[in-house]
Amino acid sequence: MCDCSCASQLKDFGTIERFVEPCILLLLSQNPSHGYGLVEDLEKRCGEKVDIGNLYRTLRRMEKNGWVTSDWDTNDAGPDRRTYAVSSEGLHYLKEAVASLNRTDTLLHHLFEGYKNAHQKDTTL
Amino acid sequence: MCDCSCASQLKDFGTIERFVEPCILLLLSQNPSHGYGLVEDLEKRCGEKVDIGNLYRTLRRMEKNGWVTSDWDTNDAGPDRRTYAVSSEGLHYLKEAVASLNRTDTLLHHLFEGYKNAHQKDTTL
DNA sequence: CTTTACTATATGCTGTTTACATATACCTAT
DNA sequence: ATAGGTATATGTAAACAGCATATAGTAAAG
Repeated sequence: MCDCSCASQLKDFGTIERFVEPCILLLLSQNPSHGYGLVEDLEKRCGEKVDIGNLYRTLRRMEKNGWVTSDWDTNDAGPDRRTYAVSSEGLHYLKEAVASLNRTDTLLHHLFEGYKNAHQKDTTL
Repeated sequence: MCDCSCASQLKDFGTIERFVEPCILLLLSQNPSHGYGLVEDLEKRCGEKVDIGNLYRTLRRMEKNGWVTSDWDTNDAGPDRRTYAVSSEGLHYLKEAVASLNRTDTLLHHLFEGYKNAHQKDTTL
């Protein structure tokens, strides 16, 4: 199943590919953070579990893509943290992703309309 | 990339996993059809290309899941067609999928709000 | 009559991503 | 010491995607 679990309470339905990525970029654009810290933020914002192992891989992939940069933070107590921040490319990707998700949203509503017309015509729901 | 191309004009952004499946179920619930015929309908409804090879595989998977049934149609001119129809399990899945996609939609709008507040506060867009 | 194009279904292959498990290591409290 | 929380990372198998290719019936053109 999809790790972009933000998108759905149920498995198998309606998860959006790579939905975590814009979510992460938005969170990081508000304040830089590290993988372990993002889990809680993502869950708070999306009400869903995110697999921590895949989150780390996602962050590395996003860095490889140039959307985020990382630096080791050795100052604080506890283990070192790899702190991520958004790049200008990342902001650009975020903008495009939001635009694309808006189109996705239109198609979604298209389906909702079709379903409503075909299967909910005479119910009060 | 995702074959559920219904969900997006751009690749890499906002495609919804398994979005074709509810689309197919809705179309089939309106009138039974076959793989090759569904391509056009899906493109008409969603404005996107669907890989025909993957569509056939998707239909077989859906049949294996019990969501659709198929019969060979040898009557018409041209090559034989495997005609698909929705089962009651399929209608049940469609209902759940629509409900799940509604939750997905809520999360999408959550992201849109967050983005708007963080990055579009002082634009006229 | 044969070649081209359209209709129709299906499989092969490879890369990406996912879910789940596991490894490593620092730090704090008991 | 040892248990538990913080933190990053990799191993692995399965699923699914995109793209190419195989097969075959039909129909029109030349």
